[in-house]
Amino acid sequence: MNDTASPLDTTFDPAAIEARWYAHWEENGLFRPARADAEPFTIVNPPPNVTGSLHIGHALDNTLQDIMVRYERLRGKDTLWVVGMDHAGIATQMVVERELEKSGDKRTNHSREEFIAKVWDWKAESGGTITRQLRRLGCSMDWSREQFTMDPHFTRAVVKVFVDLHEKGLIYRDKRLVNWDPKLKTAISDLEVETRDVNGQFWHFTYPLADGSGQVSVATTRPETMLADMAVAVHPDDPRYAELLKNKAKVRLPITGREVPIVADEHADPELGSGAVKITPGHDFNDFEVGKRAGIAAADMLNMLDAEGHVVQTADRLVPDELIGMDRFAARKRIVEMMDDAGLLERTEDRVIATPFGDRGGVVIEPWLTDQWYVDAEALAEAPMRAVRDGRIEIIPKSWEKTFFNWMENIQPWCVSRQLWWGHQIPAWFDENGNVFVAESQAEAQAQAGEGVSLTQDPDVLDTWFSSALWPFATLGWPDETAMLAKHYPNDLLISGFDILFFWDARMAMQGLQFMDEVPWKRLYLHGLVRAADGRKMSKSKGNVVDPLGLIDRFGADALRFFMAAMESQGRDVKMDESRLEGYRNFATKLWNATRFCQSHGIGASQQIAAPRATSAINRWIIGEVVDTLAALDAALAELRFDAAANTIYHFVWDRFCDWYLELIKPAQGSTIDEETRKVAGWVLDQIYVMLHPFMPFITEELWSKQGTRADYPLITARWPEPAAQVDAGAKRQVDWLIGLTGALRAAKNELGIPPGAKLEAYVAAPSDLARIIMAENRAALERLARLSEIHVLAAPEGPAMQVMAGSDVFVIPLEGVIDIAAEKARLNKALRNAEKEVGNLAKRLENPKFVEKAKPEAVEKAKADMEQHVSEADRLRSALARLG
RNA sequence: GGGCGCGUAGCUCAGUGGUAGAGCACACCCUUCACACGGGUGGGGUCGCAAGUUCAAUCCUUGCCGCGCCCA
Repeated sequence: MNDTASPLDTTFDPAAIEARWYAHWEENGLFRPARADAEPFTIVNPPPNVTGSLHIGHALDNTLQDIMVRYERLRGKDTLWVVGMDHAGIATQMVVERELEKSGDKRTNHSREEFIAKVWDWKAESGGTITRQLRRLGCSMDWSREQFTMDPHFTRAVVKVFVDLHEKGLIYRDKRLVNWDPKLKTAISDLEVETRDVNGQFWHFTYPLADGSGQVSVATTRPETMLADMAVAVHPDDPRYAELLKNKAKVRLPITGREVPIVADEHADPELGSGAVKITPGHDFNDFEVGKRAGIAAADMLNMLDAEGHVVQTADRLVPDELIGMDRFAARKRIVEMMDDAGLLERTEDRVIATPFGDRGGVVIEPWLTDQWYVDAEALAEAPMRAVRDGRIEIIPKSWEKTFFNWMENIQPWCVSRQLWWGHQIPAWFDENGNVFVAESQAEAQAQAGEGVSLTQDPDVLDTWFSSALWPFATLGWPDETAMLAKHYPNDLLISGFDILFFWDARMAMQGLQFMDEVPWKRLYLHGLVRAADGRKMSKSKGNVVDPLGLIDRFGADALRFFMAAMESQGRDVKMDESRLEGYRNFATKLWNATRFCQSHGIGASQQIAAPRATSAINRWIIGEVVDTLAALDAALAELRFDAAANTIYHFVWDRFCDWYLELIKPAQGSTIDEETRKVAGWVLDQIYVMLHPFMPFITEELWSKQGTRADYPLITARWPEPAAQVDAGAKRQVDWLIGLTGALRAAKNELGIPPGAKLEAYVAAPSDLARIIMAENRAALERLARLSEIHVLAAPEGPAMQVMAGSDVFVIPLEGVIDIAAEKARLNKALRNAEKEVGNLAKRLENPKFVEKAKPEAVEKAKADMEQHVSEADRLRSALARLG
């Protein structure tokens, strides 16, 4: 063991290591080392919900971010990973209201101030579970500046944005239909509505004409809305209704007796049912437009529901008393009965109806006519679209660009007011006449309104996404012009699930460009969902949710992280697969044991960044392998190919370093490893720890520290490899030959039933130069790995023998009495058939004049070289067979 | 209806215009002093189907089939 190294436990116990190292990093400020002069690298974390806890999707998202942050930190950048939570207006208010319900209390028993105080109490006590859980995953965020969207500085930013947008006319108040959640009693944005197919009915009703001269048929899936019908629409070209249109016929609505016009509108589809549709402008998005075209002002549209979806009297007071106060679904049933009783129900069809549900409250959404604040999203969308088009924002994978543009080009006004108490109260004040004054403070609003005018602040709050859209700059101090902001905006990268592309990513792009005049981030990486093992979406109701913390307990955080990285290929969902997770835990254990082996042979911490000078082929070879691995790893991470990056380091560690290098340097019993090799091996191990650290931070930091001191130099802030060495082609040829020979011998023994451990004597009549060098310089390796006790440079004696090939060399191994000649012949024949098949394929290709003429010269050259190789291989096999008689 | 994606070994997934790989699983061998969460050696694929482009297609194009997601 090296002087400063400390011995490792024989077993690898992730839990103990994880807790210890995370605390060490955080307490010592290592997530954000002081690097004032270094190039910045900035990521903002999608702020999880303050009510949330870590689910498997967070594990994926944050692992990918941590990989990039740790990578760039190791590369010496001034990395900043902004972390925090959003206040989750609806979710949080629901949680606290549910708490109150437990003691028979409710929100409205309290003043707004009291309730909000209770929310803050709740946050202090139970909020932010997720921040502790992110630590278990190993995420190296800057906790010292943890953010919250309701922090005073953040609130200031939100208010300023609202006021500025209002001044520019990009926020306005409008009366129109909103998606109303009757359970939560608030407006929600169209993105928060989930359309689901449900089984329902299509009712066909008779509407009599007002003059008694006839009737029209209308069909509806929502009969109750007839209480607020204001017209019947038909297609202008529908011949069935030309006469009625010409006569300006009216319909007398059943139940209310309201007289409403028949209007011509393209919205009415002649192919559908009777071709006539009832129009309820106050309760249906399409009908709203029809109503407006028919000259009905929004303010005059009839409303028949209250905030909870109960029937209320319409402005014309025509709704029968018996229906007032009824729930909307009860009213539906009752109205169908009433129509049936009146003989006006023609028929009922079963039908699948696309029905809107609130994604939070889970109840059917009601289009409802209200006054709300809207953001002119169309205007704000222009700059982001330009930024993506000209490459200032790169969306990865690129396939998402189309989706992004499609949404941006068809964007609707964004309803940002919410009828809640928890959130940023809208900075707008009304006087007694309903005039509105928007200002950053009540005093300024008062100044606008004039002395003595009595003002009341709008009770509504802003959509949570309105504030989280400011995350890339408000977390850095905006609206103040801070040094942080100057250095870290634009951010370098945003990593998010594609599911919040519209909710959050697009809105950040809008606000970032609007207020900072620069893109919020240069690259936007979108990953997929983590799905259950059966490929279905994880959901609480299906009961197939996998808890990432449970996976960390069972396999270790490093294994979970590595799994996430290895499975993250751009554009595909990650399917949960515990056997892979187990495999990556095994990988961690493998590295642990490899380090134990090294320690037991005096291999410890390296003190140099550049590769040690090496003379032996094996050492020169492994240094070259590090160089190759590093290049592949850098290339993969540059393109955010997390899977390729993870596989690169995995295969280097296991297949190259453990399986071959360590085996090649194993000393004979009783002897020791030479100094050059110890130095090289220690250096390679260090490079492994560094390269693997972004993926598996805990075990690598532990091993790094146990390997010895490097002048108080923790791995998390170590330096990314700079081997300052090159691949040594000669050394590579030698080791590849050795590996080839060893493999060939093992395979032959296995097939012939010779014990793998058997030491054999070989004859090689005319060794190649390569073989001569290796026989001279790597005798020990030949003996240990190839298990050749003696190699005679002589023609083999007559008699039964096994024959193996390595490169162009043929080793003849006499096995008098041991070998089954028939089996050996079969083995050689099989190899010969393979070689001949290759020769045949290549010959066919090379004989085709079109191939030689048109194919790329490299392809032809390669075919010729392959041909030559397979021909000589076949020759050797034929002579080997001949030797056996 | 529009858009996007997927279909490669038993399973989970990479991949490339020059005849296909990994992990797990499977079979056989190895209780070798880092590791059985290990070592070694194997078996296993008409790359969803069909047509086209090409000297050459698993890869590019089109159509079809199946699955999933988003939007209307």
